[in-house]
Amino acid sequence: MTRTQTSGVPAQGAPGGLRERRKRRTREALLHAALGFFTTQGYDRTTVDEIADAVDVSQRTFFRYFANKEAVAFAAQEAVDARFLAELRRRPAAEAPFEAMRRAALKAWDATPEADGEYVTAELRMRVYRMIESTPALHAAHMRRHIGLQQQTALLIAEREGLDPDADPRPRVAVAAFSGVMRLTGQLWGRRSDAGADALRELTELHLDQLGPALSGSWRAA
Amino acid sequence: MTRTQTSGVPAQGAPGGLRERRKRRTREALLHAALGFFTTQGYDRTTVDEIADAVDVSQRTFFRYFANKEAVAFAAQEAVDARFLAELRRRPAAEAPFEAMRRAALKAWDATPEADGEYVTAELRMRVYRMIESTPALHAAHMRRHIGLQQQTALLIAEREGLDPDADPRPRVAVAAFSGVMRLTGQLWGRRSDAGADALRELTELHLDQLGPALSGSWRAA
DNA sequence: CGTCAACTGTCAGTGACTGACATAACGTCC
DNA sequence: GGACGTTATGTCAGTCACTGACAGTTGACG
Repeated sequence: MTRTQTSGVPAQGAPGGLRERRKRRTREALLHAALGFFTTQGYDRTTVDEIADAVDVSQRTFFRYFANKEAVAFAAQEAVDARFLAELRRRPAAEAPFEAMRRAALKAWDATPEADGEYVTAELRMRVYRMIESTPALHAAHMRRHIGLQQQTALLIAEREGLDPDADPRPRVAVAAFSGVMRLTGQLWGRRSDAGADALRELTELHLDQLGPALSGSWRAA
Repeated sequence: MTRTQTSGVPAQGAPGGLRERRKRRTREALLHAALGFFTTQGYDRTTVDEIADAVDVSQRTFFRYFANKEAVAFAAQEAVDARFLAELRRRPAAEAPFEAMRRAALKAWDATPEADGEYVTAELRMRVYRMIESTPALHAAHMRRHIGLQQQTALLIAEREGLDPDADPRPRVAVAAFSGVMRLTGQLWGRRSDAGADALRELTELHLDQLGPALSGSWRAA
């Protein structure tokens, strides 16, 4: 909260005129009000009217900024996904697909500074994620996002390996398995009492390390 | 619609008195009306009132039989899940975990005769499944079911292998990867034009066969 | 300064659901 | 076979998410 300049043009981020700045402010206000309510009272016990009232706009206006109530909850999460894809694109071509996804995933939750929009602290983002995992009403959007991200990831992997994703099933299959494990990771992490960034990284590595052994024939050996 | 007997007691399935039989009939009527509407007009374009009217009961009564609109769509699907778990339990202990899940999955969609309730033909069940896959509004329930099934499967696998699922991550990880691939399979199958039982089995085997290779280091070799 | 386009509020309406209450129809016990 | 308690059902009213239509304001810009 150190950026308190009133109206200066901070090199970037406020490109347009008064109108655009105001829109941005309204959106941020709605976002923060919503996340505040969600993480304190819970998603279900927060009404859209409540959020709109807190920001002094009409309910109708809320829906002009966010397609639906779910959308607010995931607004901050989008940055994480974007970061994952960006990191994945940046991985050296020599790296094996699975390894590339693993590295990208580990970096995705890092900082994600105020890069492209939502000013949400890492800590709040994590609290929101835990809420998402524990709120059935948000599962639909969660799943839709997962599917979308999987799709994009599969295409990226196929491109990396120079394969046609419709002919060779490996890109999609690898991504599906990977995503399944990542979802599990997020879920278990959300339930832990020590749900910090370190714990998340730790769990991610633990699970991905176990994937190979888990698929191998017998578990009793070794 | 060939079963037109008025009140006979068909050997089994009608244990209670008139009251219970009537309830059963109402439930089945609602289920079939709903699935009929869903698969012809689509889920979103079908209102609960419409379903209730078709069966000549009040909307309130519909909600006494099904917790919500989604529940009807998944009523038939529950038999498939149950079958999967049952088959998995039946797998020989010597079989590797992954192989056991694979075999169980391949049997899950078979027949599932009118065993324990919902009289839905295999064909209708598949049409419903395709609808589920292509209807975002149903993704929430879809996901909740997936999570639940994963949980149960992981416990079963852990028990099979004599492991503590909270100490050894392998059961959950294996199930997560497996489930991820199965979800992908269902999704791709739902998009195909030849979406029959054979195609589903085929896709399942293809994808599961590719899981090992997909996880291996380099895809270019071989 | 005036005009156009964009932002917003208000209002009415739909559809999924829920609680409360009244009614009618079993089930059953004498 | 009739009285009585349980239970399925209908009706009604109300909440909440969401949407379309219309009207009023207010920046943007020539």
